[in-house]
Amino acid sequence: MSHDHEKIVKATLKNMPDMDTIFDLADFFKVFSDSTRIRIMCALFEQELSVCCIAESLNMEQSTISHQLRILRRENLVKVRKDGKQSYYSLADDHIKLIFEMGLEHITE
Amino acid sequence: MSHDHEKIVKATLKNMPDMDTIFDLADFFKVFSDSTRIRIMCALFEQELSVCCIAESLNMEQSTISHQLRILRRENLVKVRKDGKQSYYSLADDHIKLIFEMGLEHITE
DNA sequence: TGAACATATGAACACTTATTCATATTACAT
DNA sequence: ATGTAATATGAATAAGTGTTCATATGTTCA
Repeated sequence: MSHDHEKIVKATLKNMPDMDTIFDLADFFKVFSDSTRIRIMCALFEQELSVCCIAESLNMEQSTISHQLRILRRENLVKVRKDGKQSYYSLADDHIKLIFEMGLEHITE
Repeated sequence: MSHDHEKIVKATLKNMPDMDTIFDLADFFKVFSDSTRIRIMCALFEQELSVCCIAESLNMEQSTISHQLRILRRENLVKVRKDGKQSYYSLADDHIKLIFEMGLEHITE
């Protein structure tokens, strides 16, 4: 080896987040890594929506949407408001749009 | 149904990005959805690093790191500088730290 | 040239994940 | 009560992904 490993390893680990944080981060970004979930979140930028409206808008099965909404709920990215038979979903985090925009900025460079 | 679907669907689709963009976004965030890749990027916040230094720092196999670096390269998140036998990797996008911080902000709320 | 080292890569495997189908649950209307 | 509609969920399946092992490629030095 042509460079001082030990020193470099130490410096590298100095500001490394702990594993719990790393896993949480990975789980968080995992939510954004699926096209269906992205489309759902984009749909919710406009207004709160019922499950069937989301399904109809994206032209996908209701079951698929429900499953994905569950994941979005689990990661606290959407919230539900129940009204009669319907469940109305809306975004739970103001940063979501910003996060999308950062992604867009990268891919359109 | 208790609300006007057609109108809502139209409004929802109005500002929806096209599918190409959606897929690109998903692919971009997919890179951030793995703990090993996150750790690699965190390591590179400090300084450029050779493959073996990364492997040693994260206590993982060289092959694993190489495979993940390929993915990071493919999505233009790291760049390589070859010097003799070694390949030195560094971050290719200034926004990466910001993206991490947004993720952290969400998970620590 | 040959040995040693750093990195890259293909194949195999175990594991995860998204979607679909079928069905359960809940709310409402008659 | 019964039927209908909206949503949620479990099981099954197909596709995707990360790691490992083995090996190839490329570089340096003796």
